[in-house]
Amino acid sequence: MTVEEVSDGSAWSREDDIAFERALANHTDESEEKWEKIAADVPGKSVDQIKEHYELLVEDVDRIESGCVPLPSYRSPLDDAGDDGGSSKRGGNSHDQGSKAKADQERRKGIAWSEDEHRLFLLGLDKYGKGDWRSISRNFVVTRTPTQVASHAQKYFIRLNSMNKDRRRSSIHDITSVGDADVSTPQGPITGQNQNNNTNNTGSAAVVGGGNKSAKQPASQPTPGPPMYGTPTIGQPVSGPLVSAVGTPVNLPAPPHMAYGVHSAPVPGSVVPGAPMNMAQMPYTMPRTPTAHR
DNA sequence: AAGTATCCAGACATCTGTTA
DNA sequence: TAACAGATGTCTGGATACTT
Repeated sequence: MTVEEVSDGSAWSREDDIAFERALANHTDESEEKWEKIAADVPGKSVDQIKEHYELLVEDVDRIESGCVPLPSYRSPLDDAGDDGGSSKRGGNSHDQGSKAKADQERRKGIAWSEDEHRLFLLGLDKYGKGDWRSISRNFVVTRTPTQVASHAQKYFIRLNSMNKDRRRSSIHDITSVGDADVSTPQGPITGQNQNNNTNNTGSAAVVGGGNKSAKQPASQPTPGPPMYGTPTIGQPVSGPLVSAVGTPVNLPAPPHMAYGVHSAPVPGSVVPGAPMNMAQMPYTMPRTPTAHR
C-alpha cells in the first residue's frame, strides 16, 4: 500500500530518503566519490539515482531561493525576529548573565521548530553544508537566527548519531528528509522507533508486554506495525497554535516534482524519486495515540 | 563566528492507587 | 478484576553560556 512496497528501485521510500539525507549530511565533500559513498549508504540505489534525486533537491532549493516557492512567512509572535539575523543573542549580553535580568524575563520559551523550518534547515544543510549556519539562516530558515540554527543543528546531529540506538520518542529530528512519506502508513522509519520489529521503544518491556498494567495503550497492543506512539511523528505538539504561528504547513505551491516538497505526483518519465514525500499530506495535527489520558 | 556543554521547561510514558 | 485518574520519572528540544 505504500511506496515502500515498490521495490523496483526507482521509487524512493521514506527509508531511502532518510538514508539519502543522512548520507548527504555525512558526505559533504565535493569529490565525485561523494556520490558513491552516498549511494553506498542508500541501499538499493545506484549512483545515478542518487544524483538524480539530488538534482531534484537542488531544483527545489533554487525554487525556494528564487521565490517561486514562497516561504511561509513565519514570524513568531514573540519573536521580534525582525532580526532574521540580527539579534543573534537575545539574552544578549552573554556576559551580563550575571545580571540575568532574568528576574522576570527568564529564558525565552523555546519556540519549537516546525516541520517546515526543519525541512528548510535540511535544504540549507544540503546546500551550504555543516557549519555555515549564517547562510542557512539567511537563505533558508529565515525565521531563525544563526544561533538558533546552530543549536538546532547540534541537536539534530546528536540525534542523527544516535539514530541506530533505540530511541524512544519521536522527534522532529527524525525528519531527515525534506519530503515526507505517505501518511496512510503508520510508517515508522521516520520516527525510527522500531519500524522493524517492535523493538519498540526503548526496550522498556513494559509496553511490549502491552499487558503490563497499562491498559491504556491500545496502540501498543499487538498490532504489528505502529510504533508505540502510534502515529509517528513529529510535530505532535504542534497540533495547535504553533502551526499557525509558524505558518502554513508546507502546503506551498510546489513544483510537481518537488522531491523535497510538496509534490504529489511523480513526474512521469523521469525517474522521479519523490514518491514518498508529500508534504501536503502532512497534517500537523497528529492524532495522538488515543492514549488514555491527556 | 562557530562549536560544545549545560540548563531548563514542556511533553510523553509508565507506574501506582482508587473506584466501580 | 478491570478501568480510570493521578503522580512521578524520563526524554526531548530550545536557549544560553562558555570555549575555541
